[in-house]
Amino acid sequence: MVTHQEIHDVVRCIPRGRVATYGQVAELAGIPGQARRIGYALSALPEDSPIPWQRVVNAKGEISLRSHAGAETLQFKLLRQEGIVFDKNKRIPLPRFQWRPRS
DNA sequence: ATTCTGACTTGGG
DNA sequence: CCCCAAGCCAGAA
Repeated sequence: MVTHQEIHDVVRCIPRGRVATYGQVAELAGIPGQARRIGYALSALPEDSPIPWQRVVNAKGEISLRSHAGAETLQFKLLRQEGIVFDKNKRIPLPRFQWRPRS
């Protein structure tokens, strides 16, 4: 069984200035195909968590909507501070910023 | 114990 | 490129 804790451990490995998709995190955590659980695990984190939750985005390179209002804006700011660039449609060019482990 | 709920992905059209 | 249906399961109630 893979718990929230283990998912958090994977997210903690995403380097500054790069992003990972939910599906990617799911694979690295050993639960391919269960992307939804990543979001659920992250939603359990406080905004000031040491876990870099802001580096996880959906497969289109967009910031996913969530229940806690305003958090998307915070995520957008945090990523820009790390040097992530968004295109006109508020999407991150994944080929350029997606994290590639052990590369 | 059982039911309901999600920060999603993927393949097919 | 966009849209849809199906799949997935830990945690909270």
